[in-house]
Amino acid sequence: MEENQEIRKAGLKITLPRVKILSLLEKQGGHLSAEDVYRILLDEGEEIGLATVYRVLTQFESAGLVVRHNFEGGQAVFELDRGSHHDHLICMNCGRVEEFVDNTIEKRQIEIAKKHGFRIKDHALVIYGICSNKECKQAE
Amino acid sequence: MEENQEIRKAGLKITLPRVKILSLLEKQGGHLSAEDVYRILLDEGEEIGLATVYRVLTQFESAGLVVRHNFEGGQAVFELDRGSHHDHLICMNCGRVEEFVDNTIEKRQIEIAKKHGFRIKDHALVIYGICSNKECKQAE
DNA sequence: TACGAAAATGAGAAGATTTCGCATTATCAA
DNA sequence: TTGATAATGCGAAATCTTCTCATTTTCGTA
Ligand SMILES: [Mn+2]
Ligand SMILES: [Mn+2]
Ligand SMILES: [Zn+2]
Ligand SMILES: [Zn+2]
Repeated sequence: MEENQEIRKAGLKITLPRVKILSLLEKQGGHLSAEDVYRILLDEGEEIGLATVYRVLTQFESAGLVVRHNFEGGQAVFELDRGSHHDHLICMNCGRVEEFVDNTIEKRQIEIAKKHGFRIKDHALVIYGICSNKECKQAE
Repeated sequence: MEENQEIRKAGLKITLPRVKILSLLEKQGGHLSAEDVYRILLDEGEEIGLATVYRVLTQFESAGLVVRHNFEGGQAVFELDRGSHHDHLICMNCGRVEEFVDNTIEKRQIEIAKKHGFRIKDHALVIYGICSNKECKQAE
């Protein structure tokens, strides 16, 4: 039960919902909305409340266990914080999400912030496009 | 009434709400939410419905007259499309929004999309930080 | 200028996502 | 095992946006 250690390290009590949600995020990988997490757990027969899912994900975010993304105004999605920052490419047709890190861009952002007198705290870069799936390419 | 020409060119009928909203965006400049537009027009004594503001802004977006931004999950904001793309720096303390264009970043994004097999359509880069206002710097 | 079909508006209902309030239940240190 | 404290699940509520539809406006045509 290494999840328990992570939750404890985050300063949170070990509760069933927290363990289930963290396990699910680790098992599934990728980017899940609160609703996704709720539905998957329900389908697996777990009983859990949607409000709890939202609360726990927000706590995990504050604790640095997960990262929240506000991709195009629908629902927020969450992913495990693997320690290293990355940005995203999203297919506008199928919704596929790919990740990337580009040091040139990272450095430029720091310079831009400095030039504008901003102390940089964070950033979000999302590239929207059409991915290489057959259906996606011919759909557009 | 150059607004009329712009609206007509966009393939839309000239209506009072459309003219008022476009004029407001031109007069105010900057980034306004639908609610902002609605409140300002009400304060100016204009009678307009919030649903109409949302509808018209969406139509203007489709027509390429305005750009919609989904900055951190609150309300969407709209700004006049001045023809040239730019990205944003946002102060997490006072909400100030500054704009920038960086060709190095623009080019890298195209390369990244290509490398991942994506046909790039759009992108959104927002840098979050603390701006140079006295209050903002000491607040954090 | 007056007419009328078609489109647009305003008001409120409804949808979608997220948070809140609170009675009940679970956790965990003693 | 107990009990103070924290967490949960539920439904209500908050927030933002879209939808429905009766009424009004636009604009090409007579
Ligand atoms: Mn990711
Ligand atoms: Mn802008
Ligand atoms: Zn795709
Ligand atoms: Zn500031």
